[in-house]
Amino acid sequence: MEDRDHRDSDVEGRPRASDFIRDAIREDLASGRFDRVHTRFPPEPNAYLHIGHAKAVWIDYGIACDFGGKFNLRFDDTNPLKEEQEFVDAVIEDVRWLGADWEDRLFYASDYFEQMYQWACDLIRKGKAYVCDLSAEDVRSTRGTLTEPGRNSPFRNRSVEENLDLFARMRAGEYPDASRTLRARIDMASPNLLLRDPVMYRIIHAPHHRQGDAWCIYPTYDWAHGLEDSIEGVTHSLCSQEYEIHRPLYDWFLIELGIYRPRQIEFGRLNMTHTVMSKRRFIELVEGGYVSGYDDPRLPTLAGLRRRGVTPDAIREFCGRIGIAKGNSVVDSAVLDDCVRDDLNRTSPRTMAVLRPLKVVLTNYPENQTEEMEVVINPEDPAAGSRTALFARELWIEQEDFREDPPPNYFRMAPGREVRLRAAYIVRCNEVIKDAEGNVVELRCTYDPESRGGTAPDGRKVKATLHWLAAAVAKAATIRLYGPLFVTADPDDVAEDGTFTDNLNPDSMVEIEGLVPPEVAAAPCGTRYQFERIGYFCVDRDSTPEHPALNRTVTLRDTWAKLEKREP
RNA sequence: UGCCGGAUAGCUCAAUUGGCAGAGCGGCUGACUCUGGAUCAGCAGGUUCUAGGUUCGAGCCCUAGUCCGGCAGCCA
Repeated sequence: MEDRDHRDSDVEGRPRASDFIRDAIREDLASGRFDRVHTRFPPEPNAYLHIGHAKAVWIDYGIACDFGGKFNLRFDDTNPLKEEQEFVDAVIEDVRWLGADWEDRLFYASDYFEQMYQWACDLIRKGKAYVCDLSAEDVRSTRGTLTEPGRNSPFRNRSVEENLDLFARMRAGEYPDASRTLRARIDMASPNLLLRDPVMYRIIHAPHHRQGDAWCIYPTYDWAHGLEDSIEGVTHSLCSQEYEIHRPLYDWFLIELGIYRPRQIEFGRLNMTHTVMSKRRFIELVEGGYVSGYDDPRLPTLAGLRRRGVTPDAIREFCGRIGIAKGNSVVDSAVLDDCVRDDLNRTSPRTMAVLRPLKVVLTNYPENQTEEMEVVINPEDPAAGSRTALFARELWIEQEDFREDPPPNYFRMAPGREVRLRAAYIVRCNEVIKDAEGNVVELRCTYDPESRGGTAPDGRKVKATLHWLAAAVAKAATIRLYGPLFVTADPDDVAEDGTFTDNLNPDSMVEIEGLVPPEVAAAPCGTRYQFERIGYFCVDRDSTPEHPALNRTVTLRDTWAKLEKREP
């Protein structure tokens, strides 16, 4: 392995700052503590993954790739009360979608239960674990507090034989739920509360999604996790910062057992502005009806981001940009938007759709004539080639692209003014037609037949270029415009007795009926487009050929909107 | 309150053995143009949490303090 190859640049040769985890791994390699790198992503199958998990995946998988090592996907399925196959399937889909490759190493902690049981017996034989009859409440009350030591359990000094017998009976199902536990015999006075004789096994008579009724005792996280890493030969067990205090326990079990010991390293969790990032908050939002489900495009779940149209590449780029630190961080959601634009700009075919239509009639264009105009599919990607768009006498343009009384620096259409219709002709607005209420309902324009393709032979400059759609082919479509879920950067920034839902953005989704060209109407779910001058959109799963539905992934950067906001 | 961790530009992160504090995002200017997008160029922005100390020299090492986060599930 040649880690130097990976030190200063990524796959595309861009410079990459090293981070403290990579530094630590290099030290381990140099010192000989490890001679290879093997990481794992260990989700519990009890919830949907979010972008914070994506960060963890990219740390784990990215590091394995950088050091020519291996990466496992392992379900930490040690609690039958919370876990379901449904989540296993969803997590697999999400991690695969992200692009992390675990090859043939998909593992389940529950497959190690027998080995864990044997090791627990070893610890009992060493006098390092005992069966405790205390209730959960008694365990709590004897644990002590942050400032006072705990008291030893009255069962702490049982004989090895008795412990072995009792533990076997726990496994055999002789005792009811929660009546006994197996505890590690460490130190009830430790300043680290986790070391005060932590529970290793609890009795739960519940079927496990993979093990069925094979077990009625289940290992706790602290006991199980290091064993799982050890069994799989993981070298670096990377986890989020709240596990830091668990590390002494992770090490203690492995050292007492005398088995292979990986190194746990913790990194800070990801938070983002204008959103929430916890399972509990997602549940509140879904159950409160504030969002439509766990795949609502406003949620930072991977399912939601995917439905919104965000690409795995954009997420990977994001994870690279935010870096890795020891402390928790709050990343500006604009950084994600930027990554999304960056990727979609390179890869999305362009098309013209009209969100809020205004009719244009070209009075000098022959009644029955139509033309196929050639349009570049993606100026950033010449290989994408071109397509044609139907041009005709009656067209739709965007309402915003016309002002009867244009402010200074407004270059788009206005009475008497010329603009270019993209890839078509230069047109001039001659007449404004209004309804009874005075709303502009139609523009009468003339086109310059000499300007086919968009340039005039006399070389005159036209400042604005508008997108358009021929009325004859435009299809009505539901278009959902998504914005930030919360108005405030920090959703928890609330009044005294307020709650985070007070900060929900009432306009986080605006659903409108717009018009799209035929190829968009026919596109399958998941197809992404750039609607020129508007933003990036993705065909939603509710889309039908009869009535298409698209979600706005992110807007284009809009300098005009910024300008207008500044000088009202 | 005990233990652990963190604090560097508005935000997120860098800064080899102690050696001129940098980048990305955001903000602002400008150039360009058949997307007012993209792209490109430039500018502003810092008492490196505070107070001491060691040192020729401290973001980095030492001492004391401040603030923030994590931990008292038979969750992970």
